[in-house]
Amino acid sequence: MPKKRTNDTVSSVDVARLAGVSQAAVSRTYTPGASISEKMRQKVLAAAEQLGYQPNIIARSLSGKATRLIGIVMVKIGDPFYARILAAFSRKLQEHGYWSLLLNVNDDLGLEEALPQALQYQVDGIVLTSATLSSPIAARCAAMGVPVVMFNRYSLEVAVNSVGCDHAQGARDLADFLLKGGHRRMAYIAGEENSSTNQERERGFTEGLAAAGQRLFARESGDYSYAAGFDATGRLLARPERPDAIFCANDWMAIGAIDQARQSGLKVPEDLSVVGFDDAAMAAWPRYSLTTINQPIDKLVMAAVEVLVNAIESPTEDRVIKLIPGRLVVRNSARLPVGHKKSA
Amino acid sequence: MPKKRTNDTVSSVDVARLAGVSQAAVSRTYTPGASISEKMRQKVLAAAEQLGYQPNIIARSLSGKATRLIGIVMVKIGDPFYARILAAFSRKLQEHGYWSLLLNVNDDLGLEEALPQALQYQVDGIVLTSATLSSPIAARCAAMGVPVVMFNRYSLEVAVNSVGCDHAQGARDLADFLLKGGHRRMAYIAGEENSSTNQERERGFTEGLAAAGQRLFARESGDYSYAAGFDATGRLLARPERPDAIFCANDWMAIGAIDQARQSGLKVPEDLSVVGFDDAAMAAWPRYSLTTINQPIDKLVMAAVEVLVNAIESPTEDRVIKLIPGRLVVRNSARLPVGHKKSA
DNA sequence: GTGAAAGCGCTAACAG
DNA sequence: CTGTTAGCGCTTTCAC
Repeated sequence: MPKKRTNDTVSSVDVARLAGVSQAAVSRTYTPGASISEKMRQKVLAAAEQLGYQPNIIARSLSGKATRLIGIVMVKIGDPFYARILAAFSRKLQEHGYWSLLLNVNDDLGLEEALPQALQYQVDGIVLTSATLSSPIAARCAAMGVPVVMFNRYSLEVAVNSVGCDHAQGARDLADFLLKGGHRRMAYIAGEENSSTNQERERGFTEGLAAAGQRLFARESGDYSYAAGFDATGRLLARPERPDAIFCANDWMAIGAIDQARQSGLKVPEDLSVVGFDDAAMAAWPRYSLTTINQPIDKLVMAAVEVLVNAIESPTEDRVIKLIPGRLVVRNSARLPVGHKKSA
Repeated sequence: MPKKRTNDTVSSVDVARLAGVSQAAVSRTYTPGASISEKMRQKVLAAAEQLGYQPNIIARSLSGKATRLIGIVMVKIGDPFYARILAAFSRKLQEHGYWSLLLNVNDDLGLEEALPQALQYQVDGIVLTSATLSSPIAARCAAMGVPVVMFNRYSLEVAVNSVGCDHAQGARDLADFLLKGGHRRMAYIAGEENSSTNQERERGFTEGLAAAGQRLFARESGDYSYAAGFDATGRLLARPERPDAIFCANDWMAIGAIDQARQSGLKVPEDLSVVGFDDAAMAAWPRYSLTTINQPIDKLVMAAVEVLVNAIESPTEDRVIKLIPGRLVVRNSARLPVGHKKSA
């Protein structure tokens, strides 16, 4: 039986009594714009201090104010890359005076039940990471006037804000880079097939090849994990004719690919070029020195938070979709185009 | 000017009106133990469905009920290891019907201001990860009747629950293992010097050595990062006499140490044994195959959540401190004791 | 069982 | 400026 909180909670009434003023005065003391004399303010503050009073945000929000709570819906919080995103979000939101209500979701099914929960907490806004919103749910958010921003996901059908990296463009840049490097047999190792991120990256890559009259030489499927990259590369290398370059849907798989290649006696990039996507921390390690696309997490998150905060603080019907370019980071896991000068 | 939420929020009154019953009836419908006829229940549910009604938890909590919100205070959310901990906490808490309010803190200073914020949200409990609570703050929590559990931190002075891995014991096991392996010149690469985790691990290790009449051969300092492990090992290897085993305060540094050793032309473990702590994901990679202590994250988190939930739901003055043993995971980065049989 | 009514702690008109 | 007075949406006696 969840006992009631040890009731000695001190409320504004207690403070008012001690200070010998009205309860409203206490409220005004904690309301930025309110008109109250400095003298009274001090009296209240003194009493509050003495009692250890803290305004109750919950009660405040009940009377029509914002909760300053943002629901962050996320899958795979434990994944290092997602963790960086989450860290950036919570920090950035805190800077704007918002707090994060974390919803750890397993799959798109979990989402459908998590979101109503968040809504129950009267969140002022919702960040959706790596999950796609269904129309009916989006409609409910809209009905409650709760702005939503999707991160690294887009949906043309559902009217919802979104901010993300331009995966297709990044993949196209990678294709160009490999083409210029003289590669002719390009393979792609896919991430989870139905993730939009994977689809965008593959689309961009094949488009890039197509622009030069080329096609994918081979294709394998993985699940974004190191092991998947390792194994898929094993299959690729077992072919009668080997690819001369592999684009992995993310860095983890690319790192697995490099390890596999080396274990198979191949030199990277002399015998095989490998490129990834994300620019995870490990991509910069000397051992891998992975050529990849940097997803500017801070920039992405900042943009997403700005979109959301803006939607909260000055509501509008307009919907914004923001695509932010990634940056090609040239390291040593892929053969360089002749005459290529690496930037610092 | 934070506009008021588009007011069309549907409340229990609306539902009551539609259903033609009293507002109290709809409240009872959503109160598990309440006495209400099945017939009325259905009427209410139907009306609620039609209106898209969801009880407002905020309002409910105002009238003396729990918020079912747990404040999770964390530093370095972006660190892969902490990310796993956070993921485990949010999942486990959700299983118990609690939600996580994430407080991203920079240092112990940030803590002091973050906690009052959490308290404003009337959290039912607080999880403190990798941060130590000061007495005054702990007192405030206690005054508000908000239970706290510290994770992987202990403090004898401050009366607060805590759950964590038995770092000292783990380190002692490591020392024993290395001693049995015939090592005689043991070095320690410290993590952040003032982190209690680091202190415990060092203490355990030196105690383990002392029990066999040995002392630390060398000591370097790092900050838990790959680079720090790499560099510190460089310094260690530059000595006139090299250590024959290195215990790094965590796995990341151990991995850096291995890379450094190899780059210096040493074989691991033939020329140098390296052991770490945590059992991070990468420790299992064939390239490193790191002998380390597994921190049973799920078990630790489960225990912490249980302690907290218990403290919330059946308040007591008792304070519990739980130390959970880590498990020695023998891989190939350290020379084995003669006759040692590896378990699967 | 069910409804009426009194708060929970705070904000926001509204009069002085 | 300051105090008074309604609520915000919900739970909970208390009668019926």
